[in-house]
Amino acid sequence: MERLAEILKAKKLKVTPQRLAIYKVLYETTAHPTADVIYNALKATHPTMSLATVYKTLDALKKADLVHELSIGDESARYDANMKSHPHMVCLHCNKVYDLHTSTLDDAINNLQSETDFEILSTKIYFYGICSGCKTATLS
Amino acid sequence: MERLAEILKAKKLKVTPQRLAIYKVLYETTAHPTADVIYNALKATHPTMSLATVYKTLDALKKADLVHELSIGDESARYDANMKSHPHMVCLHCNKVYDLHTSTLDDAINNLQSETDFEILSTKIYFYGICSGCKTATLS
DNA sequence: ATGGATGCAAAGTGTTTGCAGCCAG
DNA sequence: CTGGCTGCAAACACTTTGCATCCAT
Repeated sequence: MERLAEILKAKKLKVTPQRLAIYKVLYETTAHPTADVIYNALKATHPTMSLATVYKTLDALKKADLVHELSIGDESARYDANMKSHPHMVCLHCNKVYDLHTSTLDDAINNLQSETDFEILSTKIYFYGICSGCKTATLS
Repeated sequence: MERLAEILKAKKLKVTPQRLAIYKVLYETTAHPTADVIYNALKATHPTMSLATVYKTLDALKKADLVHELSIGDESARYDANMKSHPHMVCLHCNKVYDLHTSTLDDAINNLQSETDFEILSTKIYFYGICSGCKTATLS
């Protein structure tokens, strides 16, 4: 977790045990947890942790460009420490959120930009459907 | 607005003045208003209209597949009566939301589907940036 | 006539804020 | 030492719900 502390420092964020813990949870998962999930995951090891601190920390990380916030449907916000901008696939059956690392869309988006004279600074792309795991499971 | 009443009837929704009014607002704009904006737009002509009714009606329309709900950033939900699935461009400067009617992305999304073995049922695609109007205005 | 819709107020949810005490730098 | 962080509780904004009344069918 040395590395994480370095990253925080580089962003001029004070390194506190809470911040390290929260960032670590996000850094080590691809499950895109909500603030509440993070809070509950840390309660055991950090009994004094408060939900407000989780929110404040996520906000700080967001502003420092260390995490992305995902807004998927009505649910509460989910967070992703993978900063490479990428589309997400939301399985409507198991509710998992998959990262999609592909360049399949890149060309099309570039074309769009010139077609529309709109300067695209960031994207939020969500695909909703059924993941391959659930498709197989549903057959039974 | 005969036509709108027909559409509601076809969806087995009772046709009330409130529903017609709310649907009409959405049907005749591309501004993607929030529930609150719709409510305020109708207060003058429908003094007894309540915000709860707007929400309930939007919910009914959503369930009847007559409107889409957009979740853009932190703001409250915005609504779109244009049911043809399409990406949205959000101008970070003037905060307007533009509909994007193009097939530029279609092929790429189809490819994605086969690449990933994920069955895509719907998409939510938002581009954030600066619209051409604001780009020009910013030059001055 | 009757089941669903309205509209008020109250409750709910996720998130944010105020502030006193605390700790990293 | 000092400004920023924590953590509690209270406040907040948006949305939903309960319920008595009303109205479209």
